[in-house]
Amino acid sequence: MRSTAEARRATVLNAAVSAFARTGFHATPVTAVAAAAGISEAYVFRLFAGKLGLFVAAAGACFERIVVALEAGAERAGDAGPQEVLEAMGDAYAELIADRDLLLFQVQAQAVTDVPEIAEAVRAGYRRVATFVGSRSGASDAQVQQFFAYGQLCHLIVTAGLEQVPEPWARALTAGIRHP
Amino acid sequence: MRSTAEARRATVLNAAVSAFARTGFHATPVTAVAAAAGISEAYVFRLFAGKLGLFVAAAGACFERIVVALEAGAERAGDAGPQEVLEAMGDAYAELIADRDLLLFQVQAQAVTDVPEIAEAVRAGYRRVATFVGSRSGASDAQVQQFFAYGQLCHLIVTAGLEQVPEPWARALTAGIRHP
DNA sequence: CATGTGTGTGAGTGCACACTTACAAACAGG
DNA sequence: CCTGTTTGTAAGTGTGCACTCACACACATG
Repeated sequence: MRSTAEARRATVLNAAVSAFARTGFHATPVTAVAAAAGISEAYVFRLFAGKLGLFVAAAGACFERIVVALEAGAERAGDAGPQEVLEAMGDAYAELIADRDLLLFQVQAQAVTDVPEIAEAVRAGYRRVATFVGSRSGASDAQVQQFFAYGQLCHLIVTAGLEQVPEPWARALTAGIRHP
Repeated sequence: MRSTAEARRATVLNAAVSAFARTGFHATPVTAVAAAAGISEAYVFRLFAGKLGLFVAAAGACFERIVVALEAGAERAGDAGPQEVLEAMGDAYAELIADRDLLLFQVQAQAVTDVPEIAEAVRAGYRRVATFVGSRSGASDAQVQQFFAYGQLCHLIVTAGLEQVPEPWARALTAGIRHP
C-alpha cells in the first residue's frame, strides 16, 4: 500500500476544492481533480460516491477550513467586545481567502443549489459558520447579519474583479473591504 | 415569415434568463432554451453567436430589467431623501425577484466569471445598476455599498433556502429582509 | 508461499450536448 | 409567377465526460 485511503481522500478533497472553485461543478471533469491529486480518475470514483459525493465532501472541507480560520482570528481578539471580535474574524477571513479557492468554491456551491444534496451541504456549512460567529463574538443578530452581508459583497467584488476597476461606482462598492 | 428575427430574439432571451437561472450556464442545454422559446435548437444558434453569446445577451436583458424595476421603484419615492429612495428601490427589487429568475441568473453569472466575456457582462451589468442607484438616490458611497451588501445577502438567503430554516442562526441572517 | 485484503489503474462504454449543414417553406418585389 | 431574402427545421457529427470493469500490484498473516 502506497498510502491509506483516508489520506488519499484528504489530498483529493484539497484538489477538489481548488478545481471546483475555478470552474464549478458542471464544468469541472473529475479527471481534472484526479490529475491535480496525482491519481487516476477511476480511483477517485472508488474513494467518493460519484462526482456529486465528491463535491459535497469538498463543501464540508471548505467550510471546515473557514471555521478554523475564524476561530484563529477570534483568538487574536481574545475576549474583547463583539465588534472587535467580528473585526478580527473579518480580517482572518480576508487573509484566508487571499488564494480565492474558498471564496470561489462558496460561489460555485451557491450556483448548484438546485441539487438538493448540495443545497443541504451549503446550509450545513453556513449553519456551522453562522452559529460559531454568533456565539463566539456574542454579537447581536443585526451585527452577525451585517457581517455576512459584507462577506457576500466581498464575493461579488472578487468574482467580478471589481478591485481592478478604477471607476467611481466600483470604488464605492470596494471601499474599506479588506485585502482583495 | 411567421415572425421577425428581432421579436424571436426577445422571446428567446426571456426563455434563456429563466432556463439559465435554474440550472446555470454549463448544465443548461440550448435545447432546453429552444424548447422553452418554442423554436428549434438550430434556429437559436442562428439568432445568437453560440451558447456563450446567448448567455451574454441574456445577462444584458437581466440587468436591463433590474434597472427598469429600480427606476420604477425610485419613482414611487419621488424626490425624497437618499435613504427613502434607497428603501423604495429595495422594495422594488424585492418585488421584482419574487419569481427568482433575475436573482438566480445573477448568481449563475457570477459563478461563470472565469469566462472573460461573462465577467465583462457582469461588470457591465453592475456598472449600470450601481451608477443608477448612486446617482438617482444621491446616497453616499457607504450607503450604496450597504445597499449592495444586503442585496448580495439576499442572494445567499434565496439560494440556500434560508427563509425555510427556523433555526436561530437562519432567522438572524434573514431578519428584516424584505419578501423572500 | 498461499491466500486474502486494500490500493491503484488502463481501457473501455454509452450518452448528452454544442454546433453544422442541407434543405424547405413563407413572404416581398418586380 | 418568378426570383431573392428571411424564417425555420430535421438530421446529422464529433467530442467530452461520468461511470464501470477487469485486472495488477503491494502488503499482511498463517
